[in-house]
Amino acid sequence: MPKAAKSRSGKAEKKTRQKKDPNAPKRGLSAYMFFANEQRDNVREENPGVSFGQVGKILGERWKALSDKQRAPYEAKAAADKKRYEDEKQAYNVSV
DNA sequence: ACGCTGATTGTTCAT
DNA sequence: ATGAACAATCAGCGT
Repeated sequence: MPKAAKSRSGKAEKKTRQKKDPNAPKRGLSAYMFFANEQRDNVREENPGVSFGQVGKILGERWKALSDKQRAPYEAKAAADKKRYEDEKQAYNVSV
């Protein structure tokens, strides 16, 4: 492990951040995004009727509930996605 | 050299 | 269309 920095570095509130770069090389998704993509239907299946208030939180709990290797596939996608972002970021630097 | 912050990503649900 | 919890991210920048 690199360094345990702080819980969640920055980010105080959250309101549709805006971009500041010219080509804004968005970034890659996050392991949670991939995990949610698969779990969303699964979790909602096991928790029918639960509103975002529950599903949303439950989803987060389950996410970490998975074994490190279980989230591995999601992390793998996150990493692969990051590469995708790497490409746009590259074009962004060349664009400038 | 070093650390930080900000921006972003996608889900669900409601309004 | 958007926001809000939920989590990860991680790249660029400044001092």
